[in-house]
Amino acid sequence: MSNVTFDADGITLEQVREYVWEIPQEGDMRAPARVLASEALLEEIKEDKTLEQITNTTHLPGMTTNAICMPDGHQGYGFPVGGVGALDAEHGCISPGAVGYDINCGVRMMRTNLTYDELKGQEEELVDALFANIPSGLGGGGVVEAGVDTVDEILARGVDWALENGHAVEDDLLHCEDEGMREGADPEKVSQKAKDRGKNQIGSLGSGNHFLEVQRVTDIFDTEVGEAFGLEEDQIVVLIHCGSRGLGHQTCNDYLRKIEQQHQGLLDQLPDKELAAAPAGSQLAEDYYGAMNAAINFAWVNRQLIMHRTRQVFERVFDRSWESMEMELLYDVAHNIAKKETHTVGVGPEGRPVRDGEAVEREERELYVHRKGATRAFPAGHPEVPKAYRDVGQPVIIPGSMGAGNYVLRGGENSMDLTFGSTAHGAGRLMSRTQAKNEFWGGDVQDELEEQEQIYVKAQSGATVAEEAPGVYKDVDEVVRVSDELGIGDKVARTFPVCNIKG
DNA sequence: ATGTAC
Repeated sequence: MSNVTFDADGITLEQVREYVWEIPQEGDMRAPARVLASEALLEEIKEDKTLEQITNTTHLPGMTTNAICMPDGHQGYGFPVGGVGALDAEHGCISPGAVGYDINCGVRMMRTNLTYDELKGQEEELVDALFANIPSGLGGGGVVEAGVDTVDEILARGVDWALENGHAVEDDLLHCEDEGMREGADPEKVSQKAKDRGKNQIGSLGSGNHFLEVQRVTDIFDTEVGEAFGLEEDQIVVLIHCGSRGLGHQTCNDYLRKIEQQHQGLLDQLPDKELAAAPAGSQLAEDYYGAMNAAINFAWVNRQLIMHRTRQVFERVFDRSWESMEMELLYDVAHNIAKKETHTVGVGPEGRPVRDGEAVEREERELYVHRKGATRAFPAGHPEVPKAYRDVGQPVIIPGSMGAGNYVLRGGENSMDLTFGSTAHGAGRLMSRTQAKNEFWGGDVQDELEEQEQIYVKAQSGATVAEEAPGVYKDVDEVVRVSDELGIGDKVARTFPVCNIKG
């Protein structure tokens, strides 16, 4: 530990080394909290309750090694967005607030073989066609509208259901975590109310920060990995960012209420009721895990249906088959999930995972790794990285704001040691949605993006554009720089928006 | 994020 400290209005962070800051363990904390950030990012992170929240999470039973806040961290419901918490799956707990309301919110990137020059001049036609054919905005309306029986199948089988029903090809499954089907999904643990909310939202973007964006690749930082990912300069790609809509939201809410009713004792030990957690091994922990896994499958199907519909829109606009445009899924990442994973951790004299200073040996342990606004970033060679990318590391997709651009990274070789195999998930908000609406006017933001950057934005609501104005976000270049410098997610390529549709 | 609160 260096002697450098950072004073964040009452919370003192000690610098472990460059970009690694620690809030030491004290009182009822079960581990230290760590923040991975530059000083410039820390100046922004300290402005809301992020640091207090990441410290609070260390009170969760079974918190292993340390709680981690990513460089894009900001305040969330109980657990900060940009937070990673690895909790002992045998003696710890699982916490819906540490997954997030939007279960399996995530992003997927689809390649094409089109170049920016081939698309230029057709931006408006394309953005109109996408907007007309991809359901977006609050409430109902999806690519598929079905009964609860179909929802049950989607919850159980994920993208395998989409394949059987003509909304996917085999190759799509091979380029998604868990091949688009999470094991341990239990549709019976998802409430009727959640299924009712989901049944007419299958294949819909939703609102808020969710979007579909046509982008062009502007930079390749690593030619070897870029080639493995099928990316080159000037190539057109499509990025889809959305989650599990009302179904995931309802599921989170259902289980938060159940935990409050059944595990008040544990809740009383926690500094924030929003961290409500079910003890590992309890019926409720098993039920939530089954329901969450089912909602994860629903979100994967959601992104799959939007992607497949996008292929059909491109076919009409460019008058060619999608196969001839090589519209293939590069990868799909989930950035709001918990998952049972095996990690090598320090174990104390009682055989349980402990923080580094107390460890007597290192052993493999099964953990509930909570990634809320954080992306899995497994390095080269990890058995869970799909075959196509096993030699280079998993693709990590980081959306920036509408005007800033986006990154593709690959899982870095330090991620397993530093972050339980994780990195950032985006630029991270700088201000609340309410504040954003006071500072920006949607129409002005749209005009500016089109006139100055040739970015064509079409949205259901002007308020949403204001809430998502580029000025509302942290600097994604700085977030990614920190990830790259730490070796948890390495820069591969950068993309820039061409057309954007949103709710 | 979200039938923007139950």
